[in-house]
Amino acid sequence: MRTLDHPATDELELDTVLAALGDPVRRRIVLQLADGHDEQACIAFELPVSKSTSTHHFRVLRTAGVISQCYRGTAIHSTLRRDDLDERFPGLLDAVLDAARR
Amino acid sequence: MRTLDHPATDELELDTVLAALGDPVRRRIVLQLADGHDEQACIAFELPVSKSTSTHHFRVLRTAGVISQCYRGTAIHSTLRRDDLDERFPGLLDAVLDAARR
DNA sequence: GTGTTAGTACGTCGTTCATCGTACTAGGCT
DNA sequence: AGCCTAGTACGATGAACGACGTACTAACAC
Repeated sequence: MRTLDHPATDELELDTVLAALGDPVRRRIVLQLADGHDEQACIAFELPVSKSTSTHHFRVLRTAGVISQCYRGTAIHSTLRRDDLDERFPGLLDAVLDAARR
Repeated sequence: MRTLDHPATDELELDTVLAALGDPVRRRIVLQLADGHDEQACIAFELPVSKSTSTHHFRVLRTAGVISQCYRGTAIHSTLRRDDLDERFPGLLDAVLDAARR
């Protein structure tokens, strides 16, 4: 089984996380994950970019520690790392999600 | 008297604000402002960059709506737009400040 | 096996951005 | 007037980034 690297909770960096959340396409992914669409493959997200660009954004989110990903067959299962983010940067994710929903 | 442009509260954009807060030098400025150092000229901030780069960062913060600036003689007086940011993006500034202080 | 599907690797292109130095302006002080 | 100080304008440079297409791999279904 293929594996994917994730940073540990105490390795999360504010710079990286803010950079990850700073892109509108990535916020769109995070929003869809937050709204419960976390049982679908990357390709099923509605994004205005190509497949390879989509891969790029998912990887940025993962290496920043915003989401975690694991393989399910050929597809990838992504989830928001809510608890980890809240532990390290309390309130940040919720504030961004809140702001993004307007 | 020279004047400086500021976006209205309802014109603040999440993208721009996140981009502004995403830079470590600018977060340092914001932190110093939040900690009460808001009665000093731009040049008095302790920043690891040149004077012209410093001007650049202050302008990014102002045009994003994170700070407001007005002339006091030749110097510029900068303040955090706490209330405006809280009105438009509740909790965001505090979450970032909190995270930046670790 | 073949074919299909989901995602990756890689190289490229164009844009944006942080940084700088130099030359300049506006306001205050003597 | 002359000088100093705080900040700006402008142009240059190099790095980072978002976007793309093409060619590839891994897992599943048949």
